[in-house]
Formats: sequence, C-alpha cells, structure tokens
Amino acid sequence: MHAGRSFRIESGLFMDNYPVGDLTDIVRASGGGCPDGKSSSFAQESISWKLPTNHSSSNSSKPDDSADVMDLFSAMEDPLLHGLDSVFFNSISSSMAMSSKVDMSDNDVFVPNMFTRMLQMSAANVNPGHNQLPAVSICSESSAMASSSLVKETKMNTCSSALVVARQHRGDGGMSLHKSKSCLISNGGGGRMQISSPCNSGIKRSRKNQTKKVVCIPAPVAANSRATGEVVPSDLWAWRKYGQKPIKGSPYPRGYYRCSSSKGCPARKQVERSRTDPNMLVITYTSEHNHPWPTHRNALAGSTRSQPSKNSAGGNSVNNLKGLLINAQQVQKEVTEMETDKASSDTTSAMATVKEEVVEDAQGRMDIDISGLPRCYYRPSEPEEANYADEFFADLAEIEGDDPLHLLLNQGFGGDERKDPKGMDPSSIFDWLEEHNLPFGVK
DNA sequence: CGTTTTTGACCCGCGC
DNA sequence: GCGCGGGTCAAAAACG
Repeated sequence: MHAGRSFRIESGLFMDNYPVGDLTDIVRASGGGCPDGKSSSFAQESISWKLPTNHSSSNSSKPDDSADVMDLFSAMEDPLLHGLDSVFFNSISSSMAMSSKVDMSDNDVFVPNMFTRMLQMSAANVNPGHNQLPAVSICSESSAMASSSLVKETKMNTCSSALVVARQHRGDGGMSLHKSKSCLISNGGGGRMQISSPCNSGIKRSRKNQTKKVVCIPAPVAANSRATGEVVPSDLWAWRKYGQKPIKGSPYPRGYYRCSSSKGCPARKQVERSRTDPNMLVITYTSEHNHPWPTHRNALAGSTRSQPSKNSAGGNSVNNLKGLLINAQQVQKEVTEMETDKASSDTTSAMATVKEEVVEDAQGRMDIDISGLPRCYYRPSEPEEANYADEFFADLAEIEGDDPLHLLLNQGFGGDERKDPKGMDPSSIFDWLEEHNLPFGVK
C-alpha cells in the first residue's frame, strides 16, 4: 500500500547487575515461593526499570563485553517475554504503589515500550558495542535495596505508583547467588508470572552448566490446548517439539522444544507445568538463537495440530502471542483486584520477577551476569502506517517518566478499539498489524 | 510434500 | 561400575 518509509524502534532490555541477594528472593517475588511452601515471608519486592539512554556506564565497563555479543540473540530470544514482562511490570507497578520507590535519576527514562520487544528484531542491526538500552533490574528490597546506596526516591507518574530501582555496577564481573533450583520452577500462584532470564556467556557449557532462562507464566487456559491437554504458550519463535519426558516428582511431563526457524540453532526450551501450581507454566530456555527473529513460521504443516480455534491463540504466532498478552491482561486485572481488595503486601503481591541466571557449577551456586542487549527494529512495509506509528512510538519513547505501555494498557485493555494504534491494547496490536498487512519480519 | 508431533530408545551426567 | 534421572534422537504418524 505504501512505500518508501519505514520506522525503526530501538530499545532494549537488560538486567542491570543484579545486586546482592539470592534467588530465593527473586523467586519469592512471584508470590509462589518454593515448593516446600516455606518462602512465604519476605519483604516487599522491588522492581526497577532503568533505561540508560546514552550513558554507557551500566555495563560497558565490564571486562567481558564480549559476552554481550553472545547475549544478543539470547536477549532477543523471547521478545514476547519482554513484551509480557512489560505488561506485567505495569501490573506490578500498580499493585506496589504503597511501598515502592523509583529511581528516575538523570538519564534514566522509564520506557518499557512493549512494542519494541514485541516487534521485529534484527540481528543485523544490533550493535552490541553500545549500551543505549534500557535496563531492568529487579531485586528484593530486603537485599538489594538495603545494600544499594544509589537508590533514590522519586515518583513515577505513569503507573500511579513507584518501583524500586537498585542500581549497582558490576564489580568483579558477576556475582554468585545461591541457587535455589527448586524455587526456580515454583510458581507464584494463579495469575502470577515469574520471569527468570539468563545470562549468556557464550561459553559452551555442559548440560548442567548451561545457561538457562526460567520463565513462569500463568498457563494459557484456552491457548494452544493440545489433544494431550498440554497447554503450551507460543512466542514468536518457531519451536519444534522433539521430546517429552515425565519428570520425577511432578505429575506433569516436560516438553522439549528446539528452534525450528534456523537449522543448527542451538536454542532450546522446556515447557512444564509447575508441580506446585498446575496453572503455572515453567518454561526454561537454554542456549541462544543464532539468528534473527524469524520473519514467519517456517512451516504451517503440522504446526496447528490440535489447535482448531483461530481465536484461542493457536494456529499462528500472532494469535499465540495474543493469547499470552491476553493472559497478561488477565494478570493485570488480578493485580488490580488484589490492590483493591487489600493494600497490604503479602507474599503474593509481588507477581513477577525477572532474573538472570547462569547455572555455573554443580555447587548450588549460580552467577548472575545480565547483559542481554536486544534492540528491536520494526520495519513495516506500510510507510503511512509506519509514519503514524513512528510518531506514536517516538512520543512514547520521549515521555520521560511516563509509561507508554501503561498508556496502552489503560487505553487498550478492556476496549475493543483497535483501529487506532494509539488506542489499542497490546493484543490488538497484532490485529491491527494483520489488518494493515504489516509484517513482523525484518525488511 | 514439508513440517510438526508423538513416543520409545538411546545417550549422558551425576551420585552412590 | 551401576543405577537413576534427564535430555536427545529418530522413525512413524498426523496435519495443512
């Protein structure tokens, strides 16, 4: 329809150096705690958004920058997750109004722009040498906050609440946290989502030492329900299931998936239900994609099996993503309800965590080395629409201290309007894109 | 026909 | 060395 102009979105998401603390703190943030149920008492979680726009002090000074290069694809690994965590962080931010704080210092711009993570990423455009990327660090108040002297208190106008930002610079190239493996696959209870992200050093590891990113999300109810009853949310990567195994101690099998977008791509993911809460899915990502985002699923044949419902997030990646986003929407709704119901912050009030983990050794320790630096580029073929959206995104990016995603959520969730990208909800983005024949792919 | 899913067999790492 | 548990392979079936 239109030709000539394209717009580009640049953003990124990476975990600033995770401050002192152990993973149990992170996991507890989900409200689920460890399977043994002993982790129900913990301090209010802190969540931080950080977007070091132009300063390169966050990570670039670390000696192992080369690792960042290897991180690129892994950071790109799950754009959906970035999108979801954006959604979710908004939810959290709303629910944590009472006790959270935010650091909006100087160059920090709070721009969890979901679009930038949902849309196309292109490795060719990734420049790992610069840290013009937003960083996200999430930590527990009891640990990181208490130890960080850099925490400032400001306000966050967008979410009518505040978040905590704990910022620390890497000292010796990483820190070791006590590994709480069982907790990693615990869940936060219905409607909660945990996200653990990895650090990818690019070093080939043995099975047990492989970099893993653990994600806990509420199991999509209707999305991708397969004949087996298995519910597997999809993302925009193309995954092919290559195995399934019953897991000892869990009534639910674990599915093994590999990336089918590119031959030889080492990316893997495992999907299983949480043994403590069947409503939660635990997705473990292993290894990084060695290719950009797929422009399309490389095949449809067989991919829609047992996914008859076009609207149930099955059948194609767009709808799958919609399903997850809708799920995130539900999560947000729950958060809102919880906030309404009680202002107190119990263990389930912190719903999402993001952490980077590297299973470094068998000593029950893990190193946190957060350096994923995704950049998102979206080059729609509809310049007019692009132009429109360009301004839209630009506005979003420039609203300092405002949360465009929150705007989206406020405007979009619960509404049916999707014609106007300015007013659509995240799930409607895809409808809008589809309606306007906008590709997800690069170029 | 090309791709994915299923599923039993095989391989590998780890603990004893 | 052996057994166990988890991860992967590969053939057959299913799907569009």
